[in-house]
Amino acid sequence: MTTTSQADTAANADQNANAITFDSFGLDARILRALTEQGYTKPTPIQAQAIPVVLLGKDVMGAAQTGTGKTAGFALPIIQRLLPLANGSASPARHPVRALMLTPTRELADQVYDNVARYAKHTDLRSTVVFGGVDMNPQTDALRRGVEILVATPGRLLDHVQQKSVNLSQVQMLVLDEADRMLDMGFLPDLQRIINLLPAQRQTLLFSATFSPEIKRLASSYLTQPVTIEVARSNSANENVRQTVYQVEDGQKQAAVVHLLKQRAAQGLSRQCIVFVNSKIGCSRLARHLEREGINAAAIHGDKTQTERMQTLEGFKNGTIDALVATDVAARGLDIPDMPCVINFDLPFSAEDYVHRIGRTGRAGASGDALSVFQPGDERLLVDIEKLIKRSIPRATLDGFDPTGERARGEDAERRRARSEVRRARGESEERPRRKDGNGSGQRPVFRPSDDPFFSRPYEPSAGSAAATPKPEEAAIAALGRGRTAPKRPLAALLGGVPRKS
DNA sequence: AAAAAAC
Repeated sequence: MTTTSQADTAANADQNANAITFDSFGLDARILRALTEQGYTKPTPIQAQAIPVVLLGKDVMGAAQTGTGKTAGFALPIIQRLLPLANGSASPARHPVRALMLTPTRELADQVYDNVARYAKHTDLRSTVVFGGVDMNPQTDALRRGVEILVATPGRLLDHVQQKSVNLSQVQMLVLDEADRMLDMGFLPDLQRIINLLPAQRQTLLFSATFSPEIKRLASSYLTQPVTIEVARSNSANENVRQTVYQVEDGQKQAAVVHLLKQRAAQGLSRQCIVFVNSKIGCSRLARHLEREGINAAAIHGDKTQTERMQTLEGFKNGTIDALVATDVAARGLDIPDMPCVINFDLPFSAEDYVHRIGRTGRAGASGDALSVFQPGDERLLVDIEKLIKRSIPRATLDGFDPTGERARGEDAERRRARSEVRRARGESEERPRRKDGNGSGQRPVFRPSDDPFFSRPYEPSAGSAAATPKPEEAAIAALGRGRTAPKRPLAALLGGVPRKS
């Protein structure tokens, strides 16, 4: 295919954008070297649009879904613009921050920072990240030593501001990443407080999945003659994603998800999958169920400690975990490249969240599967989704799905749980020396029915992450008992399972 | 109806 087609369509513009390379932006050799090492040569459409504009110092209003390469789109030109500060002429530690990047979630902050650090690797620019849920002291130390680029979630940043461990009076560039999400989460007052600490003379980049009236109001308050950059049409699901819904009877969703996962494995498709669940409790429960079915699964949600959340993500990225069972903490922002498959165990309450969830797959031209299971009562949610994406999602049946055995067991969850405890104890005692705590080496046990050829890959926890995962009882307590709003429950209730609501 | 985020 050539790029000299006559039709001057948007798709064509994207193609032309893809035809150029990073060299053509005039980026510094140190940045290009880092990009080459990462294996990046061609900018994505949003990078091709954003980089020149940011380099010119203009404000940007960017509509970009996750997975479009948005982070590099702002990080690369920001690094380039800050380069004169590097090379020994770094700013004094008293008021060093020159670029501030704000994100709604801790994971996103960490990932943006990770990207920045990689792109700036061969420069003298210093960067760090601050977010809540972890010890403040190491963050304070890093801030005191001085950084040019700071990535942060709003709450913890204000904490540091209050403690006077950071001075924002020299910030020249501000990035509001996933701004719609930040507004959704009630960060507006925090954002206003932070922005009021910054010089009025600065460059501001705002990225958002949608341009809602609230976002437009935010932009008109804090941006100056912004250049609008839009890549994917907002509210429209990616064309490369094959969406399918499966209607199942009440109480069969768990079995259906197990079936889908095993079927994919049987077909030789990648096992890596994010499974979305609406509630934190349901999230932990489904992860436990998948593990009992021999699937390497782990839950990630807001009641997990920050350490657990990071370990889980790390395990997912290095392949120790196949199924990441997540609440909407993972719907936006989490930078997990090339997800082959997303499954909705619950249809999301809001149709917009559906778009964000399935936006985890089919990125940058790759294809992906977005599968959803739903029960008859969820029909209305599905209608809302189809209305938003302006498309009907094909219904399909689960090939060879026999829910009866699974459902029969489902009706006796207590007994099933007890049986799995016994199975676990036996499995552990055969393979690993048992300690007094009855949990072998302390590693998270994974059940792998030997008669199931699809799940016969050996379980190899990585030294630093999965091996440090707490035993399931502790995880269950952490999942249910932590957090400001989590109900306090007696230990027996936690270990025996939480009674289903309503 | 839920989740997320500062202590």
